[in-house]
Amino acid sequence: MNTGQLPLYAQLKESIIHDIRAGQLKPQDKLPSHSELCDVHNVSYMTMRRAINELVNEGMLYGVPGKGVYVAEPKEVAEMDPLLSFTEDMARRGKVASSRLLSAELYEASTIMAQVLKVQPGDPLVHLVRLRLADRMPVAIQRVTLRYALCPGILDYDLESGSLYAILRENYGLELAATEGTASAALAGEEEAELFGIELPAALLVTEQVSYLGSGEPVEVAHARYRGDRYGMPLPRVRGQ
Amino acid sequence: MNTGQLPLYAQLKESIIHDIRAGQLKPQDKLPSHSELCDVHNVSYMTMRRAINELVNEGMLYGVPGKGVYVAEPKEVAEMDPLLSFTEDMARRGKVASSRLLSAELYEASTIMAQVLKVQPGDPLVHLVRLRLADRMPVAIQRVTLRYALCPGILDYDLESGSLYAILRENYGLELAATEGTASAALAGEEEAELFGIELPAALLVTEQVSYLGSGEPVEVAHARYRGDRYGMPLPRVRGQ
DNA sequence: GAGTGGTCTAGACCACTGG
DNA sequence: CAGTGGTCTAGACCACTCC
Repeated sequence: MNTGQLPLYAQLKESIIHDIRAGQLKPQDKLPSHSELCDVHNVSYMTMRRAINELVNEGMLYGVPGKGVYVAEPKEVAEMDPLLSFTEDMARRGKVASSRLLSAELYEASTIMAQVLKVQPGDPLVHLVRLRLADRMPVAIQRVTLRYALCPGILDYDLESGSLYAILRENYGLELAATEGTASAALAGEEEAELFGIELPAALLVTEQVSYLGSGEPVEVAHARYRGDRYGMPLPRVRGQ
Repeated sequence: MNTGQLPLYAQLKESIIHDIRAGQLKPQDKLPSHSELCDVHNVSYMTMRRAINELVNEGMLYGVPGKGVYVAEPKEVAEMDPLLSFTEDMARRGKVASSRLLSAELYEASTIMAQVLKVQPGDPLVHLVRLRLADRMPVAIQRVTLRYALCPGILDYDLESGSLYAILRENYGLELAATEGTASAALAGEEEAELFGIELPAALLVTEQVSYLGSGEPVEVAHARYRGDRYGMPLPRVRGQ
C-alpha cells in the first residue's frame, strides 16, 4: 500500500494536515472514526492510530475516549524551534537575513569552555562573532563557539552570507538535535549600541544556548544579543505534562 | 500481563527511566535488543517499541538503524515548561515564591482582547496585577487577563499566597494544555523600577503569552516583566524536525 | 549471513460515551 | 446497546550494519 518515500503513518499525517489546511476539516470538527479512516486509506488500525496519535502529541488534534478525535484550534504563531538558524527564523518572518563577520578565530579551550563542550582544556575551538541583519537592519550580535575537531577547516568557508547550520550540516554531517539554555535581558553597551545604530540606554534580549547532536554530544555554545525593540523571540506552543 | 494502573507501554518507559536514573544504564550504553527486552518483560514487540519510541521522541534515547538503541546524554537543565506557574518555576530553583497583589478587577473586554480570548466585546474579564517575589526579592510583574466566564467568583480566592494555576485547576477544573507567545526585552519604567527597587536604566525580560485548554479554547493572556539581572528564563531542550 | 531497528498487518480486548 | 478511542498481541517484511 505504501507508494511514496515516507513511511505510511507519515503520509497519513500529511494527508490529515492537508485536509485541515485546505479547510476540509475545521477546528472542533470531529474526524471520521478510526475504522472508517482505515477503510478509506486502506491501512491497518495500528498504522492509522500511530498517525493520529502523533498529531495528538503535536497538539493538532485531541481525542476524547468514547466520543471521537477532534481538530484543535490552529496555532496562531509559528512554533518555536530553538534549533532554527537565524537565517531560517528570518525567512519565516518574510525577511532576508544577512551577516557581517566581525571576528573569526581559532583559540584554545579554557577550563570552563572545555567543561561545557566536553573537551580537554587547550583543545582547539572556533570563535565566531557575527552581526546579524534582517532586511539590512542590524538585529542581533551572535557569538558562537564550536569544537574545531568537529568542523576542521571551517574558517575557509564563506561565513558572511550563508547559514552556519547549513555549513555544519552539508559539509560536516552535523545534524543538531537538541538545545538548552536560558533567555534574559541586559542593557546594551557602547560598542553594541554603535553596531546596532541605537541610542543608549537600550534593552537587549540575551540568549545563551548549548546545542547537541542526537547522541547528546555538545557541538556549540551560542550567545546572542538581540535588539529588544526589533526582535521578539517566539515561545513554544507546548502540551502540558 | 498488565498489573498496574498505567498502560503497559508507560510502565515499560518508567522501567527504562528507572534503570537510567539508577545508573544501571549509563549515557552511550546500548540497550538490549528489542526482542530481548520483549522476552524479559513478557510483552509484544509493538508494545516494547512504543515505549522505546516515545523515549526517543522525548530525547532520552536515540536509535541507530541496524545497530541498536542507545542512552542519550542526560539533560543538564530542567526542561522548560511554559505552562509552569511562577510558583512551580521558583520551587524548581529552590526558592520560595510569594506575591503582592497590586490590583484585581473585573472589566469589560475591549475589541482586541475579545478577539484574542475569543469572546464578545463587553464580556466580563478579570485583570490581575501581581508583583512576584522569590525569597522575598521582587523578580517580576505579572499582568494576567482571564475570561471571567471560566472562573466566576475567582476574586474571592486568596490570590496573594497561592498559585493562580492551582486555583484554576482545583476549583474550576481548568487544565491548561498549551501556550504560545513571544519573549523580548524592554527598558524598565519609573514605576517598575520603584516596585523592583532598582536604579534606572534597567533592562527587563518581557513575555507575552496566551494559554489554552486541550480543546484550543483560550483561557488567559499573560504579560510578565522580569528583572533582567535576576531572572533567566529556561529555554527548551527540543529535538530537531 | 545473522542480528538490528523500523514499519506494518489483522486481528483482539477494554473503558467510555451516547441513545 | 452499538460505536468510539485506547491498548495490546503475535506475527511479518524491509533496510541497514557488522562479520
